[in-house]
Amino acid sequence: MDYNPDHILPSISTDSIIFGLDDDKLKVLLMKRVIEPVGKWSLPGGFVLEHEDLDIAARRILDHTTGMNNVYMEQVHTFGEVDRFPGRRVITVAYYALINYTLENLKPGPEASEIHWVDITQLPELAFDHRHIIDIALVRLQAKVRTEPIGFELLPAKFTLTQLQRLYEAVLGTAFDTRNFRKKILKMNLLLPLNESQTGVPHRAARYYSFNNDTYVKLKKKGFTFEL
Amino acid sequence: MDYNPDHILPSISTDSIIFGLDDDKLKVLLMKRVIEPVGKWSLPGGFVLEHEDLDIAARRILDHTTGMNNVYMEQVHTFGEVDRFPGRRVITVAYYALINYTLENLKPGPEASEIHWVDITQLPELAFDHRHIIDIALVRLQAKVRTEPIGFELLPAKFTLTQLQRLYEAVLGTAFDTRNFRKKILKMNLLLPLNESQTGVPHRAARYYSFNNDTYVKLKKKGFTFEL
DNA sequence: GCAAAAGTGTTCTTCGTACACCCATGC
DNA sequence: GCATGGGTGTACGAAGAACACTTTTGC
Repeated sequence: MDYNPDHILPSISTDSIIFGLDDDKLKVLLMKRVIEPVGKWSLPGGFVLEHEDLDIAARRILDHTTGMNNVYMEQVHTFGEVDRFPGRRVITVAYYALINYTLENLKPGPEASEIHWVDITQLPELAFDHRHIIDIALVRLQAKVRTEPIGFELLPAKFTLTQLQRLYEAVLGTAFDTRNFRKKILKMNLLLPLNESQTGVPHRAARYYSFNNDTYVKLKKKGFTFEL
Repeated sequence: MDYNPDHILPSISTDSIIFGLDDDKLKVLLMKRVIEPVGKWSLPGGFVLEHEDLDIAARRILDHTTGMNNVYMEQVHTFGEVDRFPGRRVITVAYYALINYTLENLKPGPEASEIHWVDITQLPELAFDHRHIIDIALVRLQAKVRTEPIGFELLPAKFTLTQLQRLYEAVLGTAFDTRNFRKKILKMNLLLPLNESQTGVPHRAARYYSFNNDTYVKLKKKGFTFEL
């Protein structure tokens, strides 16, 4: 038994699907690899250390490959097909996160030459089974958005109702009726209207809202049904 | 790199939460251990082989420890805290299954002295983090029952509406109004009324139903919202 | 005939849905 | 003054929720 704290578990990795919202497009963070398969795009990922909780490994690896930290991550699924990784057996645990991508400064780690936000509808060819992993994570995100409030992580602190609607539309890939969307979301008592509006826009300025944290936390626990 | 097909991955196991319905009680299958920690109750589980897909390992291990096979299993979550397993690092992938427990002949494997169905509300003290794993699996099952038809796996081929209602009540831990439950479930076109009733019961005989397989499969894909 | 569970309808309220026009702002 | 997106209400139908009595059977 080897308790060297840097000893890695060579058969267990984590990969992260980082979702961000760019205006009305849902994007995912990909890196261009400088290790095998060189030049291919992949999810940020790496191996778990022997002394390290799985959840913590996911966070460390994300920080290491992209410079992001303090990101809330949730486990999605574990991919364990024999031949999913070339040359040896590697089982990977996928985590996903939702972040407000405009705030982040991306710093590629030693295993990536570039990191980029890529539109979920326009993914390039990906290494390993990473395309499949993203598909599964997206399905999970879509289920989540229908049963729990999301947005807190994906939007800036102040946002307009249109931004929130665009978020739901981008995640679910459908369009909503503006009046019905507002009616439904406002009735939840989830949003706090602020005494502040957009400035410098060439059209009527939209009011800003923020999340009512109490309701947000309560609804996270209790769940709801969002269908329009 | 070792490709001996029997080489195990010593740091990766699977554990299974097998749910069954006993009349109006939701039960889970536990085994009494003959390996460490001897005498404690635990979920059926074991180590993944190097040449073996994760999903297949889960099925092999369940067969080996309980004699059950051809059970549909679904991955729930992967538990990877450093100290969850004593003495060395083991990450476990949990799978759950729903079965019609009365049909099964349980045959304890070499790692169990007894296997028993235990009421989900009366779990004994369990080895490792298995209590936590069951809690997570139950939450997942409760989410599933609200968005997809279940029952096909948990009930006999012919069942009464009361049995189906008891299933929902056992899983969700709440009582439903009989008239509203029937109205809702019958409107889904999910059930086929049979020309057959209970016999030998000391009260009015209930009609038997079976699942309409076409609708069942369609609703599995499409999903629904079940709330009463 | 009695105990025990099966079976059945109506009313009220809430919620989803469809739909079109005026408002505020920058240029 | 025009282009652009912000913001608002109503009517209809569907679905959820609450609620009590009769029926059938075995003993």
